[in-house]
Amino acid sequence: MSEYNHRAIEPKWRKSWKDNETYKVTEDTNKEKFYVLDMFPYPSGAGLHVGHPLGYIASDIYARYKRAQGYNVLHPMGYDSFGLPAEQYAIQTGQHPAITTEKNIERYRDQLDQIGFSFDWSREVRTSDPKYYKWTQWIFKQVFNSWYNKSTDKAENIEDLVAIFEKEGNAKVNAVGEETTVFSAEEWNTWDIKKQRSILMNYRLAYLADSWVNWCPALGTVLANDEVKDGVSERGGHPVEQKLMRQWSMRITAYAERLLQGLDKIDFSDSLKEQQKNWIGKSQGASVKFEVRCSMFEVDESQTPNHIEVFTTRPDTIFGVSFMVLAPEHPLVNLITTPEQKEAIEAYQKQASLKSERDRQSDVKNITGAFTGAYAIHPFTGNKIPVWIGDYVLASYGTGAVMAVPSGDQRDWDFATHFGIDIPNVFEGVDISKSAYAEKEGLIANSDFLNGLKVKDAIKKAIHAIEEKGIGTGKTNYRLRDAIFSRQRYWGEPFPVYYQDEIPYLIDDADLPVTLPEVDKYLPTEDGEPPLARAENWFYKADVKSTSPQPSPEDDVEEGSGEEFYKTTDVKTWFRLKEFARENRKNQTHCEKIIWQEVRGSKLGCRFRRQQVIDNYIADFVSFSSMLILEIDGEIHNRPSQQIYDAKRTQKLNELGFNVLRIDNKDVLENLDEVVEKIKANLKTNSSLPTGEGKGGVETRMEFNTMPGWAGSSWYFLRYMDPHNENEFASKDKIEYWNQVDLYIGGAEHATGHLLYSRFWTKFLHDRGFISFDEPFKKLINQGMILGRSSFVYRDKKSGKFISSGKVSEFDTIAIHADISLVDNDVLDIEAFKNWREEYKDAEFILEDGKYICGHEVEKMSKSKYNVQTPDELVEKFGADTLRCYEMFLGPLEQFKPWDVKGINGVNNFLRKLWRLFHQGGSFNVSKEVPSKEALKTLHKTIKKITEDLDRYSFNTVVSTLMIAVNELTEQKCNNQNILEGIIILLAPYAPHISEELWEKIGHTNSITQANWPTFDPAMLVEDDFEYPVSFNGKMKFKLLLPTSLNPKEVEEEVLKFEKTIQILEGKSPKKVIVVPKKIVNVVV
RNA sequence: GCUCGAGUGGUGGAAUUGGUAGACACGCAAGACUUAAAAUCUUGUGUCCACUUGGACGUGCGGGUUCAAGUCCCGCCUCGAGUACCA
Repeated sequence: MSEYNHRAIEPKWRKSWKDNETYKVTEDTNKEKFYVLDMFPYPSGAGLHVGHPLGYIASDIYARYKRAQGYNVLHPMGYDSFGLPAEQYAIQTGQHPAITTEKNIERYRDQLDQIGFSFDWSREVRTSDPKYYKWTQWIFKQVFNSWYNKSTDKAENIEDLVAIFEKEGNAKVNAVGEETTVFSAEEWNTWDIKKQRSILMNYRLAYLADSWVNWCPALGTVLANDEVKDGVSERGGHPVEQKLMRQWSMRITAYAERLLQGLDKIDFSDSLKEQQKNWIGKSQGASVKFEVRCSMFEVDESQTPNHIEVFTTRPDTIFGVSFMVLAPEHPLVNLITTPEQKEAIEAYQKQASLKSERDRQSDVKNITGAFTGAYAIHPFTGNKIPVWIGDYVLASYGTGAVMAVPSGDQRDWDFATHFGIDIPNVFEGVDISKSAYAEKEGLIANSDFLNGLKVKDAIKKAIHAIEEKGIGTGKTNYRLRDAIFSRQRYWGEPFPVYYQDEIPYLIDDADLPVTLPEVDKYLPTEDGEPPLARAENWFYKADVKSTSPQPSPEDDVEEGSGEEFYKTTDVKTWFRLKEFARENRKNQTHCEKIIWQEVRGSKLGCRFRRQQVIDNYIADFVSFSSMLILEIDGEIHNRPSQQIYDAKRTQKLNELGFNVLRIDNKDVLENLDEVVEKIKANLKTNSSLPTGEGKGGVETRMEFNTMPGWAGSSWYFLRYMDPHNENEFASKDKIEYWNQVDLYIGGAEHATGHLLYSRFWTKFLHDRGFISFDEPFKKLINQGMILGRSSFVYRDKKSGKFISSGKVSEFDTIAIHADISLVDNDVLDIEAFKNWREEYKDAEFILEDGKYICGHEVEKMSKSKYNVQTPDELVEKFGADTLRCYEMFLGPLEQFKPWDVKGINGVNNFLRKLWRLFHQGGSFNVSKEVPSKEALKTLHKTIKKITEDLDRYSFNTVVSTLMIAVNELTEQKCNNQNILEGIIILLAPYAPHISEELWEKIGHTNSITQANWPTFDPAMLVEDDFEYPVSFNGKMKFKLLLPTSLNPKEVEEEVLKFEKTIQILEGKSPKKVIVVPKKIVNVVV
């Protein structure tokens, strides 16, 4: 075998690596660790195109490089396998998303395996695997059970907060969360659990609340802010509207400042840091309260809210305030609007609420608003300031209200100009007649105590004055919103949450994971509940919770187990009835209470339960052991209509096997003894029916929402460290050993999603003591997209003929994408094109020089553009080694670059040339002699350059350097083993298969992955001479070989002596000669 | 609009701290081998002028700093990405 044959070599080595578990890694405290991570893919049905593996190749090269340097390298791979496409596919076809996902993963794995990656597949994780999402659920529980203590600036156990409330109320608590009214310890302790838990919701880091959400009707789910682009959904491009919904959220805002500060500690690109900074959107200023008055009528002091709070970054312009604007949704609007303005305001509010997010955005230039009739009082001048509403003020930012300074803010200026409101100028010597002056330079004027001050000083002084007056404080605001955490979807992690009395509780750790139930359809229910509400028999058996801190004996809760045998199939109705029943238990009628006293606690020899749901009905009392139902009837049951209903109901219950005993209220009050006897008579003593007793719990409704895609991806890098642990999300020792990800490679599209959320969860887990670091990724590289090169044919609109691109200007044509496989070097294969599609079978062409030349354009790779290049065909034709090298050779990793298949030959040539270095006359032949000085120089120069290049992640230049080395050694006719061994160790990260093969041929019995990275010896590069470029006035004229032993003075003399110098100088004497040793000589004339 | 990147031959790109601009490769051209093509090999290839030696110009445009600028500074243009009423 004298020719390089990748088809023989590559499968052989891939099998060998697999059989020998070459890339399996274990914790080894004797070695320094290095963690190289790729963003794990969503396994889409389309499979991989050449753009996908780009980042994986780079990370694989780096992992192999670090291994050769002696590091213990963790380099895992897995799948982000929950997500929309599999679910959409399930909706269309009925195929379970788990099956689709499994198939796609298989295809992905096949494709990945071809490329020769060094992943440790024994550590694979999948977010949709219950063994994995068990821990996603567990982490959610920790978040739910935490609050953010501002004083210690970290997340803490919610129990600590409860302890504080019990002891001293919430007056001194400094927490991140919604403001709640101040309460004392006494008040807290008298509240029932429901009240207490609803207060705690305001503090928890995972909380349930009515929030304005991005609702996407087409997808039937809410979306996070980062999933919405330009007012439409990122996936699918469906319109999104604002809706108030009860949703789970994560209090990421608590971490806003730390997420911002943390950016300084990590090595991310400027643009990515900038994106995160903007997303967090910190702005400093002041919060100020303005007193409100209604001008038209005398208001009741106790009724009217007495101030509007605003946030401003320019408190220095407070004297320029000439009106105020509230968001149309602002809660104060309805309270302050005067009767005269009511109609106009309501009309405006309605109009604003009908506008979708997108309309609102595209309507930026339309200035709209309405006057409330109310006035605020300027805190310093006492002037009356009209209060308006306008949709340019957002309810969700700051306080939802602004103090408008038309002279200093363009939007305020536009608004004032449009509605004819005053524009007082508060800047010295600035013309504001044409537009506002938003610069933070210049001096403040017409502003009382701020006159003549620079902006910066004026801000300080203004805040001071505001604080002194007690009307506000200096304040920092963030644009970052809490992250909506629930999705109305099937294919995601179920929440470890159940509801009892409408209060959410966490499911016990012992019962995790909460696995996805089967459903008949992957669509919402008819009532708009998420798909999980379709699941049958999906309950949680919870311990009986008492609703009050000190339950009285009167209030004991009798929830039946047993009733599940008689439930309706409609889960939703079932739970609604159960809620009713629960209410009924609390509000028993007088007669019901009397009966309860008679039958409770198995007084009559069997157990009765109150208010049980049986089929579609609620029975007042039931004994499951006797199959007896007691109905305590009031007067209403005398009405004919009710009697018909009762009869129907009795019939149904009889069908179910119950005996129904109707007891009149009157009898209860007058003949209680008789009634009790009657009940006794109807009791059976030996029943084989289940009683439900002793099962230790009640059935409760599960949470029907699922978690968003980012839940599983926020912590997967931790699970790789200990992927099979069943007792912890990962063991502390292993987390401590592998620690932070040293190099993370992936797309920049996750800048404000995944990369922010995983930083958030990492900080959280750090706060709660589970991990020792608080940033997940030390260094991040965003690989640029590989763009496709589309080919076009041009069809004449009139004749329908296809016009070669050089002649299109003579015709009126439309461009059509042609499949790139039909085009070679822009020349269309006409016969193949005719066969491509039935409609082109008889196509006619207008050629140039006998050829059809296609047009081309660089665009995103996509099926619809027929410009997709899959790695499979390239691996088949050239081999994985060539593909790997070529993808790197294409250009810098971070850069966007067009895919161009032409260059791949060059890289393939290089590998063949390398192969030839090891072979002469058709057989393998390397010399063991002492290498030549020249060859050693080539080798060491190459070691130095490649090591430096890899250390700065310059993957493309490494390939060039290897090419140069091979070219030089070919020139030198070098087949020296020492030299060539060095070269293939350097090459191995890029082209592992060919390197292994040659390594083996040399006679090594181990894998080249165990070879040590060669060390650079500077002595090998020491030169006796240096060829100085000699320039005159900075322009290089000639080169001069001089001994390196010369000092600068001597170099100067040599240069000036040289004949060409004399020629160029033409007798003039140089003003100055600059000599930079071993660099350059510059003669200044 | 704002923020951040980027702009170098026909093409992808190299030039790491200011020190020989265009490495490496593609493409193209000529030649060798061949009946021929493919493959392979050799040579040339920034532009313009002289075409042998050589000279001028040249890193988006205009200025500046420097012995020396693709690289640093100021102003502008174009493209890309992010963001968008954030008070």
